[in-house]
Formats: sequence, structure tokens, C-alpha cells
Amino acid sequence: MPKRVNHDERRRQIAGAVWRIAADQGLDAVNMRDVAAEAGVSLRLVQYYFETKHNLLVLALRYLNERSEQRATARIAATPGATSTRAVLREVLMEFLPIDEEHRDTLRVHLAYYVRSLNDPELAAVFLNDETPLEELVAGMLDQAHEAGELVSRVNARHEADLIVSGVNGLGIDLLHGRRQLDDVVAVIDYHLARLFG
Amino acid sequence: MPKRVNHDERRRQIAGAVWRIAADQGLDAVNMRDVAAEAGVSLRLVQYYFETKHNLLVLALRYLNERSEQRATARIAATPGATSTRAVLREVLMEFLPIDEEHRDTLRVHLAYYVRSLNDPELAAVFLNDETPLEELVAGMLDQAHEAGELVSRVNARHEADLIVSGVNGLGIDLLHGRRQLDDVVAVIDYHLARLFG
DNA sequence: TTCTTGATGATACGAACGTATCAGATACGG
DNA sequence: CCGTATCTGATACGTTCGTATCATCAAGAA
Repeated sequence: MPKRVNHDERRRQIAGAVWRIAADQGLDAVNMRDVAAEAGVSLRLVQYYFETKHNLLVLALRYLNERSEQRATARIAATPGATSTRAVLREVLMEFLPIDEEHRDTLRVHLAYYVRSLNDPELAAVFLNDETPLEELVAGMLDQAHEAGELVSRVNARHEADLIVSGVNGLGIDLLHGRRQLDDVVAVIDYHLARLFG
Repeated sequence: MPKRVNHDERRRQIAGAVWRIAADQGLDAVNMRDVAAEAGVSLRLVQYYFETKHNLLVLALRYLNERSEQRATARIAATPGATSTRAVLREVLMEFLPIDEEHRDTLRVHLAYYVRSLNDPELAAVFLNDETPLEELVAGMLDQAHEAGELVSRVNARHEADLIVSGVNGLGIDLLHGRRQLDDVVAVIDYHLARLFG
């Protein structure tokens, strides 16, 4: 048996190049040649591992989702005062804001994919199937907080979760554009957490 | 003086073709030749009126924003029971959801532009300058409702407006993907209106 | 009619890009 | 060292697209 290589790892390496290019030039600017150059490999190798560009984009999105989830769970695990549902919830919501360059890039790429998926069923499937619905997670946390007596009053957990999750997404998009400042967005989130938790 | 033609109207006619193509094939699929065909004019005429493709896209966005605002003000004017701030606010929020095919198309195109503007300063400028910030409008309505004694309690109008506007945007995006149903989204909005107005 | 603006048609250039092809280099386990 | 898996390089094909060119036609006001 000759040279053995971890194909999956190679694919992730190349997918990383897709993210970097998409993050600062847009998903439209992603082409096979530039991806190869950015990944430090030959064009031929990109073809070798992904066959087609479409395949490359789809898999790059899968890997991106994987990494986002890992980062989120890691953040939750590292939350100080994890006994408080409120503290954990706050961290979860923060994870979806462009709080640093890495999150900002991820959000930009994610959003670009989101729009493209409106006209690409295969990409849409990745969004609809591979992603854990955040609203349900948040709603569960609110229920849990209610039972623990942490909430200020009885609320409709599902509706509250829907608005706050969608709201954080919308606020994140505004941040990308510079339409808002991070401080203000955090203030809005904290205001609504205070409304729920007192 | 020879043949006179309303240039602005011609440009709007061609811009309409851009919207239609972008709405059901994506902004990437917009090219000069297809726009000309869709508008029922020659390729040469599209070049004649817009010079470059970039120009065409920028102006098409301007016209799209104009039309959206007109539609919004028309909707507000036609609101039954316009004496109630709550009723007006509800209509304003609805206007940003894909409630019918026309709104759905507008939202798709708008979103596609939004993402592209992340890598195109000229498009970003259109978003940042030409658009009336909805949050301020909503915050103003909440203040007004408070003074009229319509609100159930004292709230931070600005923070409430920020979340509900961003939330409606986020919910609208989910609707485009089929991740949510319109009924559910309306229920979420009504829940939060009830929370504010009682 | 004449002149100017509005509009068309055919065509072509050059660049970018996805994909394909083929020959060959490199490295590693048996 | 031999064979296989991995990787590269150069190159080419066909298509799409933005843009440019030039000749021409239509129409209406002066």
C-alpha cells in the first residue's frame, strides 16, 4: 500500500480556502483557480477531490455548519456561571453575532450561502436538514428557566424564542453593514433578557 | 426637436426586468442579454440607457427601494382603523413579510442585493443612505402610543422597536426558505403586539 | 423636408471560468 | 525496487458575458 492521505482532512483544508475567499470577496468571487491558489494546492487537486464546483460549494457549506456548531457547543461549555440559564442563553445568542473577525467572516459566508440557496435546492437542503433549529433550543431553555422560577412571569416560550432568535439574526445582519454598533445590539439583547428574567 | 421620450420611465421599465429575473433566478443570473429580452428591448438599448451593468444594478436597486416605500405608505394610508397606533404598526410590520407573491419577490431581490452590497460599496451606499430606518419609525409610533395611553406599561421604545423590526426581518427570511409558515409568523407578531398593547 | 433623438441589428473582441486531458513527478508501503 | 496512490503542470476546449463598433432605421418637431 502506497502513500495514505486523509481525504476528509484535505477537503476541509480546501473548504477553508472557499470560506476565506467568500468572506472577503463574496461567494460570487469563488472560482476553482483562486480556491486552489488560496489553499496552496494545484487546480488539478481541487478537481480531484471535488469533481465539480457545485460539489465544492455544497461540501464547503457542510463543513462550515459543522464548525459553527462545534464552536457554539464549545462556547456554551466554557460559559462562566453555567448554572444560570440566563447566562447560557446570553452566550448562545452572542454566538450568532459578529463579535469578532472570525464570527464576522462566518456570518458573511453563511449569509451569502443563504441567499444562493434560494435558487439552489441542493444548498437549501443543507440549510433545512443539517441545521439544528435554534428556536427550539432557546424555547427549551426558557421552559427550563420557567420551571426553575427564573422567569419574571409566565410567557409563551415558543413565541419569545422565535422573536429573539430571529431578532438576533436580523441585528447581526445590520452589524455586518455597519448600520448598528455592537454595543447597541448587546444592549437590546440584555434589555429583552431583563424583560424575561427580571 | 425630434422624438421625445421619458428616459426615466424607460429605465424603470428595464429595471423591472432586472427584478423579475433576480426574483426567480437570483441576482447572479442577471445579465445584459436576458434583461434586454425580458424587457422586450434590444441589448443595445440597455447599454444605451445604463452604460454599464454595474450602473444598471445600482439604479435598479434605487427604483426597487422607491417602489417599496410607495407601497408601504399606500398600505398605511389604506389601513382600516388608522386611528389605532397598534393597527397601523401591525400593517407596517406586515409590509416587510412575504405575504404575497409580489412581496415575496421584492424580499428575495432585496436580500440578494443586501448580500452583494457587502462587497460592493456603491450598493452599500444605496442601502445606508436611501433607506428610511424603520426602527426609528416604529420607535416613534411606540412613543406616540405611550402618550396616548395605549401601551400596557412603560417600555424602552427604542429597544422594543429594534428587536421587533429585526425580528420581523429575520422571520421574513425564514419564510422565504419555507422554514416557517406565514400563520406562525403572524402569531408571533401578534403575541408581541399583545405584550406591548395588552 | 430636414435634422436630431431614439432605437435596432449584427457582430466582434477579450476576458473569465468550469471542465477535461495527458503526461509525469513524488512518496510510501510491501 | 516496485507498484499504487497522491499530486502537479501545462494546456486546451467551449461557453458565457460585458463591452464596443458601425451602419441603419424610425419618428416627430421645426
